[in-house]
Amino acid sequence: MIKKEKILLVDDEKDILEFLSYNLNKEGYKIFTANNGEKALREAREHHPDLIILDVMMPEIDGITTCEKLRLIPEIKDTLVLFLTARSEDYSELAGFNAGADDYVTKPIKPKLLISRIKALLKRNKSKEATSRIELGDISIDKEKHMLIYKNEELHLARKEFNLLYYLMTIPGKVFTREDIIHKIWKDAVVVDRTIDVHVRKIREKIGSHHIKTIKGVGYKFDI
Amino acid sequence: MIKKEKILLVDDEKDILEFLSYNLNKEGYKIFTANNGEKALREAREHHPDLIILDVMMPEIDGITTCEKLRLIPEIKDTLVLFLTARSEDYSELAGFNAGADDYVTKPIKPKLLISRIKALLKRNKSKEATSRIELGDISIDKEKHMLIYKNEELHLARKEFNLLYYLMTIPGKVFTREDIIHKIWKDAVVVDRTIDVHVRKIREKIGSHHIKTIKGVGYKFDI
DNA sequence: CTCTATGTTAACAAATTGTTAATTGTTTTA
DNA sequence: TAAAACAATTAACAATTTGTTAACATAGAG
Repeated sequence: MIKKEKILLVDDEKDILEFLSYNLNKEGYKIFTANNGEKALREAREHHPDLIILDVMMPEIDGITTCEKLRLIPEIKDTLVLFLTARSEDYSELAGFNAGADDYVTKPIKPKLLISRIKALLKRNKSKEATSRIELGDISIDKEKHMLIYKNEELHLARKEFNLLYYLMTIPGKVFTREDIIHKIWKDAVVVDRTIDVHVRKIREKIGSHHIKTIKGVGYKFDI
Repeated sequence: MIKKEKILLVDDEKDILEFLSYNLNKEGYKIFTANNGEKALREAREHHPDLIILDVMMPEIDGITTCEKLRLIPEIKDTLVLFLTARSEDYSELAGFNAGADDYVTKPIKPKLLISRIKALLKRNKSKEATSRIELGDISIDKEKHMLIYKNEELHLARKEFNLLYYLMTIPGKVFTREDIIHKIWKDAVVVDRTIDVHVRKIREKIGSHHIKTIKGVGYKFDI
């Protein structure tokens, strides 16, 4: 199942809301709309969109003020915000970024351009979230944190052990040959076969021996 | 002392390089130039610019390819990239953002517009970095005020100690390598490994040794 | 049953980090 | 501005952890 990213559109002009809803919907995004800042805050709080598209020029609460208010909501403070501004308003460009905008697009809106910007933003955001964490059964391993949790208990693996286990866990079930392992973990340094065994043994000592299976004559694999 | 932000200009036309160098230099930026993608990569690797301005249309390696290659360099992958493109090339807009551009400006270049974009980009980036206060468990650290509160008591850390602790606390749990740390705290000055240890030791002396964990062979991390 | 790949253990080597104290540089204070 | 206080760095060495290997044991395929 593909995750539909949620976008909240905020503009006081009904035509623009419809126009954008249509175009973005066609791209597969889930769209919410609001025609003023007040409602935008409510919608944002309720739906936690991945991206908020805000018109700068709106009666009552303008886009920039709305953005500042949005940033005060904890769940929203990291949400992407894209501003719609009138062409080459240098001032609003600056002010918008101060308020915490992530990008802006000038009106009149070209759908193709807007969509490419949206994709870029969401992509950038996603890669930021991309964790180095793998969870499989009762084991969770996080490369960045160099942390292994086994049965809700944090335990320590030495560097080689850690890298080896992490490597096997990247593709559970796949058999990695000794050659694969040496190439990945030892960068082709010359080590004797027993060395791998010893490391495997030490890992098994810590997480139990059933997780790493030996395929005789082939290599090792991780199984849940 | 005001920090001069470094900008790397990449364009195959000498005239443009000179024109932009002149204008940006006048604004107080430190400028580096390259007239092809190859050199751009070298310069970027050497100088770690804050922003890279890339011409899309270049012989041999074009701007987009260059950008993709730049993104593969760890130290560069978060550096801002601004593209220079021919007027309303929708295609290049798309390709550029996919390659990881942060903004683009169409040719012919209007210096005032370009500078306002640059300022906006650099500002955005700076504000992203400037999360002044971090509270974690019984420790609260405020960069702006250069203040550390541990168990409701204010205590003093020397500058390097402070910066180091602050850096580790920006992403709790994440292991920072010695390389990361030297790059961030010492700006690649040549210091011996023991130096870090000693600073870590002094921090531990003050906030207890359990907060900063050593991951042997990997680095240090802050944990609550 | 035999042969070979793998498991196990312990000893050792190597790598990494911790600690102390001395030295040098920098800032503050009287 | 000199003295004092503080901060940063390093060398030397200690302590610890990690990595590797040899030697031998064992298991399992054929």
